[in-house]
Amino acid sequence: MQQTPLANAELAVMNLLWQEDRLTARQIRERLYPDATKAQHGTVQRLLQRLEDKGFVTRDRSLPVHLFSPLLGRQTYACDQLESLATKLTGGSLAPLITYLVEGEKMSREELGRLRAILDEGPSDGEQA
Amino acid sequence: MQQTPLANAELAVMNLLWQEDRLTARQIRERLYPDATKAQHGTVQRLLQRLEDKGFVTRDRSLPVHLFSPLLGRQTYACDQLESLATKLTGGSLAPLITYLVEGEKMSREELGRLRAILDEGPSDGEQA
DNA sequence: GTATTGTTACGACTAAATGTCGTAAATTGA
DNA sequence: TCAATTTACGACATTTAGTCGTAACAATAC
Repeated sequence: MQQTPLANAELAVMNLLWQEDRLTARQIRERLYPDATKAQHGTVQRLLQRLEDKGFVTRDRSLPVHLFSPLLGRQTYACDQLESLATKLTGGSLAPLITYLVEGEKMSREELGRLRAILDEGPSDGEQA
Repeated sequence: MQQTPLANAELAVMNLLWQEDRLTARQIRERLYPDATKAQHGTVQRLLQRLEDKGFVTRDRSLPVHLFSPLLGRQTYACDQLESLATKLTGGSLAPLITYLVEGEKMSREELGRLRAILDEGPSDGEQA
């Protein structure tokens, strides 16, 4: 349970890794700083290293040019963040958060429908009300 | 849309205000630093002022001893945070976040039930599938 | 073997945010 | 006028994020 929220630049890196999985630092730099011909290598390396320190990313060191991949899936991160939010705002329960969203009419009817579908085919572990 | 996440001490103040509404700085200090007889007055005042600057709190200045109350409800804040999370992680859609939770079996059956109930009596604005 | 190129590792700096304290100014009541 | 309380705010330490620069370290070209 590492609910450290990722900052912008870090999240940008993670979003890339979640998309592609296994990228070199150079590939990440090219996508993050497309125009930059200068030396943002260092910046990206720093970001990657700090993400590694925090346990969000691992690197394959077997090759001279390391391959980076996410240690923590987007889903896991999302859940962690949601739980963290629930802990801080509603004593750990998630239902009130969703209630807020529905009552605040923050969700489109389409999303509501999707949500219902998700709930209906959720993890059916035996008991069926 | 001020999706500035509140920090720990700030959230502690807000949680008090969300609970009681209308508190004096002294009351807040007593709850936040029960043992402290020293001068954490300043700390609390600072927190309150910064929360005011950020638009989370307003104060009634008509009396010499100000009364503080939340400008932003817990619900609103929760929704903002959820939306911010969705924006950062799932292109703004909330359904995937809930999907993660359900698939990850992060919600108790009880919560799932509550959620379903919430959805069923949600804002029915005419159309009925 | 040496030079060149590209990568890694990491120190260092800036800027912002947070939590903390101290204190001056203002207000109240005795 | 004096003491007590509160407000207002400057200041500081700490942390974190983002950035850059550079030394050390491969690998390949010559």
